[in-house]
Amino acid sequence: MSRNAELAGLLQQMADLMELTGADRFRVAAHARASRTVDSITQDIDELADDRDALLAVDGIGAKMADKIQEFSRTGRIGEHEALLQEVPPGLLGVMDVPGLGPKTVRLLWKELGVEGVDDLKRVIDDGSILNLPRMGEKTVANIRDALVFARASAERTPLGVALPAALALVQRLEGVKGVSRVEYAGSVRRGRATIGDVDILACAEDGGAAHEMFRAMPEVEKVLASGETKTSVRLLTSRNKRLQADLRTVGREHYGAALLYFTGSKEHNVRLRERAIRMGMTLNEYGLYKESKGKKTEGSPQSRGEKPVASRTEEDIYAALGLPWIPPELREGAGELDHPADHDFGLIEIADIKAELHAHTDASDGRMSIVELAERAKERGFHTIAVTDHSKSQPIAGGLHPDRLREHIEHIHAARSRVKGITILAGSEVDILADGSLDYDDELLAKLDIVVASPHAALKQDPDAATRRLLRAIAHPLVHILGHPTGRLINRREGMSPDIRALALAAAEHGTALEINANWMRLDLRDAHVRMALDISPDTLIAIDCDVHSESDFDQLGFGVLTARRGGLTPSRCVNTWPAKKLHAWLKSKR
DNA sequence: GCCGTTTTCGGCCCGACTGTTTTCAGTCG
Repeated sequence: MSRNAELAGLLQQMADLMELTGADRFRVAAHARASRTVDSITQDIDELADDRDALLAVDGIGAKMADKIQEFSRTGRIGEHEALLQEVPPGLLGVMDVPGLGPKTVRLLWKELGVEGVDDLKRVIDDGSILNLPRMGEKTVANIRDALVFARASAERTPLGVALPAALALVQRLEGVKGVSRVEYAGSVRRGRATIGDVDILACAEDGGAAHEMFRAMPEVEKVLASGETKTSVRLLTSRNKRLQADLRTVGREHYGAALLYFTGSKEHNVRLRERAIRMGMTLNEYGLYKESKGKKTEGSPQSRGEKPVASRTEEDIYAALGLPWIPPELREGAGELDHPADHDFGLIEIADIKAELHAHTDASDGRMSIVELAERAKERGFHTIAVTDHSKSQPIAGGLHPDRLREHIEHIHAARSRVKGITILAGSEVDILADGSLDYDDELLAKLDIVVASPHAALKQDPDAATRRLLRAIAHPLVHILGHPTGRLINRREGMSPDIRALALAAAEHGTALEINANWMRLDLRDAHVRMALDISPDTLIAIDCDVHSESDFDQLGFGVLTARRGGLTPSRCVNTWPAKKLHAWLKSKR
């Protein structure tokens, strides 16, 4: 775990613990906000902590928070955090993770019934003593019982590669419902996060009754969690036997843009927009941007008073009324995207910009297609270049090629060029970076290849220093073009290495080596924050987005890689896969 | 605990839904 993530976790836990002690809710909110901020900034927290003024310049960090961050940076601990842990039984944090149980209820369970953990909670449910608490009835207890079985604590976030198809399927179903004129997915799926908490769907309908009825009645609905006139929440049992929460909101045409903005989030982005609206004498909610009614006290929300919004039909209208350009969903993380709006020229990379796939396997190693098939499929996608990069000899399980077989393979690749015209077929390798940073083939053989993607596959539990040294060696190798899936993480399954991405990016810029975003949804590595960090650190950093193709359908992974790239702020010119053939091939040759 | 084109004190984003209430607190996003 990075130091930023570690500190973010500590601050969030402080916020949770403080809620349980009954601390002032704004203090709690300040710590939670600081946690999110620390999590989203790309600068290394220890570096930032060295400069107190820079720390204080960060939105939401004041004198006291700066003290705590500096204490963490110096000692790895925060005294106040440890004091809180003395005060609150740590098992209560697990009780807070049960959906439906918030700080107020958990505090009551603790103070009134002596509940100090999930086991205690089960006990007071079984013996019925929980019913003695105020506002606690049979239905609430039944919901807690159900939630305990599917506690969020045990449910990991859903990978984008699972959530996005599920979201698209829901959108398609709703499009067929009477009265629904428009449907989109929102939330973190729309923002393209690598993992998703739940799927949010927004439908435009003057009367959403039929849509909600359909949503509740879908066959994969395991439980209806809530359902009202405008909002339904269900728990789905997906075809992978995984559980996934899906929310549907319906809204009239007049309010569609405001609702889409609101449900796309992120929460932090929305808070920033609302604060901005207030400063401009307006108020923003999911129905629209409204003029603050001046003078007399007003009852209820502006839309319930029948007020006309300043803007509400489209996201563009609302951003414009707030003096902002439309901000791509991938950037809406409350990480400074609203600062200096005039400076922003988003122009983020798009799928259509990609003209080359530079990381693909054939049936010579662990791919499914022949060289010719691979090239034909790439050509159909409109690519001008396809690189054949089968595994190297240290990957026997993946059919890694011994040097003699690679020499033969190169001949086969050359031969395929006459069979598939109109696309450049490059002879390459995905060569293993061994634990010490040396490569799996000698230089004489690597020099025969048009393109070398160097990737770590084994020894992925190395400590950060060793991992950094290992990858730096590969980046600096004069025959290497691309560093493939740099950390080796597999989402929800393997953390991978934690190299110093800044050091890698600086070296990569210096040596003209591209850092790969592996588009496979199980990897998405480099991850979004790494991409931003790498781009920020030098104007010369190059990024590659590759599908790591093993079978034809893998070309479709590209969208996930592009979303990740966009979240990192990547523009087409810095992505080697977008370059015209001439420029790309010249770059490759410059390393020969 | 943070912050300032009303403010260095006194505010702090806002609405839907549920279950328990006889008017709303708690939770969630």
